[in-house]
Amino acid sequence: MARKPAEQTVHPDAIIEAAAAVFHRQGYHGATMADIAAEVHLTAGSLYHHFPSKQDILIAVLDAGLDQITREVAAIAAASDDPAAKVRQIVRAHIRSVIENTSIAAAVIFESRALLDVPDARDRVAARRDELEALYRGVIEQGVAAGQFAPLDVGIFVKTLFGALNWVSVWYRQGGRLTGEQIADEIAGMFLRALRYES
Amino acid sequence: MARKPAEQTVHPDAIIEAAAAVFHRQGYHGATMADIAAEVHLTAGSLYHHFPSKQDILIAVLDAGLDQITREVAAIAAASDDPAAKVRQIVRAHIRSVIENTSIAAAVIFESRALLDVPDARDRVAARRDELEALYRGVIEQGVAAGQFAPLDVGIFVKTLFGALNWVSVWYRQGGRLTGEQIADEIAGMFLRALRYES
DNA sequence: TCTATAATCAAATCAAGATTTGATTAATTG
DNA sequence: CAATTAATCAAATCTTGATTTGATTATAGA
Repeated sequence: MARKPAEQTVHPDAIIEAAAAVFHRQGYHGATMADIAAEVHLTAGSLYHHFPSKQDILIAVLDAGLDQITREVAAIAAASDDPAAKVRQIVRAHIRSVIENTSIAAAVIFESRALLDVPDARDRVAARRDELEALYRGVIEQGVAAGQFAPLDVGIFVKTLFGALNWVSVWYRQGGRLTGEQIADEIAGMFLRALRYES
Repeated sequence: MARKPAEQTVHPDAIIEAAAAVFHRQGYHGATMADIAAEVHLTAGSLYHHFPSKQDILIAVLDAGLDQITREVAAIAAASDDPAAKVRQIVRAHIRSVIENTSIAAAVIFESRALLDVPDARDRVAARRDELEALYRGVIEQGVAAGQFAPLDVGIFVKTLFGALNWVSVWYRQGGRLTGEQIADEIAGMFLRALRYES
């Protein structure tokens, strides 16, 4: 049984990347199948051999983004380092993920709402986001319980951290004044100071 | 010369509010003129007596949002309080603005990109956002110069603060565990701790 | 009361864009 | 090499939705 003609095969991941880039530029609704197809040198119709619909492409993009970051953060959260070290590592990982993969990260932030009318997908993405948030929450709670962080409202802290980190995908520009590493350190420092006891 | 038949007049502000609400629910591209019109008991066509196009409605929404918050923040920034007090007030004002006017605030954050292909409007909105950011920057710089805040990267700090505050519009729910006031105080406290010198 | 005009509506226009359809091409495997 | 099927394309469908058009209604002022 014959299969993939090697020359003309486009890997699904390439389509996901391409779609994320177009979504980033034009938003989900503003992106046409033709735009996405052009990015990988296909025509609109050809995309339907790879994904059943535009919506499914979006879902794949969001899953890719959530996969990537959740994997990294979970590893850090599960380690045995002390909470402050974990916070620093998590912030680094999150920012690295956001700037190495800006389009996909931005999609998770900005385009999830396009699934509002697809209950299954909407709920699944929301659940995955909550999971991720729970990982962060766990680390902070651990530090507070150990008396290493000041007692504070962990829920608010985590949302605030999340907002700040996600926002990086909005303003970060390749080749700007600071490297991703420097940005991550600066932000990690800020949040760690916020976690200290008042002197 | 005859004018407005009182009974059937819809104030432009009502349309702006309505549009913001629909944008919040469905996104700019996902919102139809009929959706917006229904919100104020009109038909799609009637909206064109109030605004020349859907795009102009979005622009009006964004301007309304920026007007509101800029006015408040500018007043605080210009006052003679000490920088720490100003930061607290600004955070309070920003969050109040975001939660009292969630839809319009969310539009500024999520829908500005829909103007990417309208250079004039795009640039004007971007400029207004930069202005707002500059107000924040000024206050932080003032505190750093006075030796009241630790020397830190003001640019990164402001972006981080912005991200955190704007994100509130994503997760805030009327009638949640905390009031807006409490949320604002918690977040202000976090950022003020981040501004202290390491002990 | 009469007239001009704002506000509105229902229905028509018109274009864009997601998806479908019916070939065509090319590589894999027997 | 022959058969099968993945991958592709160009062109056709079909729907949705922004905008336009041509009445209609109601009120402010003369």
